[in-house]
Amino acid sequence: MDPYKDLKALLTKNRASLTKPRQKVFDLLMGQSPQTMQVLVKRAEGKVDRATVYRTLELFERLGIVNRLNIGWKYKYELSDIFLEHHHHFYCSNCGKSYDLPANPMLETMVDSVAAKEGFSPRGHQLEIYGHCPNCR
Amino acid sequence: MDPYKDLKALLTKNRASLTKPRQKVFDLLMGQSPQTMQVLVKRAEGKVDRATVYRTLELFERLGIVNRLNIGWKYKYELSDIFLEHHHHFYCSNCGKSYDLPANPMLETMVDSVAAKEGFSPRGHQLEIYGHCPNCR
DNA sequence: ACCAAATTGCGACAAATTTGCAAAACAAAA
DNA sequence: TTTTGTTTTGCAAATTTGTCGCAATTTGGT
Ligand SMILES: [Mn+2]
Ligand SMILES: [Mn+2]
Ligand SMILES: [Zn+2]
Ligand SMILES: [Zn+2]
Repeated sequence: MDPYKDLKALLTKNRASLTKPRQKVFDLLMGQSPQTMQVLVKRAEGKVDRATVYRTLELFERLGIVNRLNIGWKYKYELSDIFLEHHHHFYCSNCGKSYDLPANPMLETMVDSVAAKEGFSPRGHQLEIYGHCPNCR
Repeated sequence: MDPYKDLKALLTKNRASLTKPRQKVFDLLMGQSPQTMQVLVKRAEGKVDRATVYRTLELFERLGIVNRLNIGWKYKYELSDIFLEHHHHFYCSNCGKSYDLPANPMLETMVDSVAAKEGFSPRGHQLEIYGHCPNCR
């Protein structure tokens, strides 16, 4: 089966094509924790130009393929809920590591209702919890 | 009464002093919506050097005096819950405006318990909801 | 294979952020 | 208050990060 099926579909729907560079950037994100732009640019070195990495992530974000997260001291990118199970993040302010937290149906509902109650139409959200991880208490 | 009391206490506790430049940066944040680094640097112009603004915000973040938020396409800084009522943010992906959402006791509790259930010790969190605002539906 | 449109790499550039270091401000002790 | 050692600052330079135009390449469609 084609692992790029959903990606391709999303791109096509927006009159964009799944090119070699875009596939490469997608691969860099696959099965990885959130990564900074700098890391992505570095890892793409030789394969994909810096400007293209920037342009690709901008496109991916616009199409909802990736999410940009504020983790610790830098922006990080991670594949969105389409490719990854929706989840939240815990950031340990002692050791600096970040962890995935599973989504909680009850919580997800409440988040939406909090926004709806104020007259907004929520499409999604990012939740970032910080404190100490089990290793650092 | 000294409006800098809590700030001073926090700094002292960490063997740092409440200097003129730090007070100025704090003032820039007071009673304002989240601001980008660029805006803060500009507003500090003439009073506090660029490098000092950067160093101050890094310190303030480390000490939990400010929070760095991922709002729309930029980082923004705002005073943390110690100085401002705890709240969340809604970002309208149509008009780009961001709004404050009041804290919801039920939600706050659930957020903490989700982290605790996984063995983490939560100290705080940031919740960013996005979608359409009332004006943009 | 051919064409038209989309995308890329490659500078060159502009903006943002970091750094070293000497001077100034500061806290603590005398 | 003056001295003393430490922290913090401003300045200037260096580095890093992000943007842009454009010619060359790649892509999807005929
Ligand atoms: Mn994650
Ligand atoms: Mn706010
Ligand atoms: Zn930890
Ligand atoms: Zn709006």
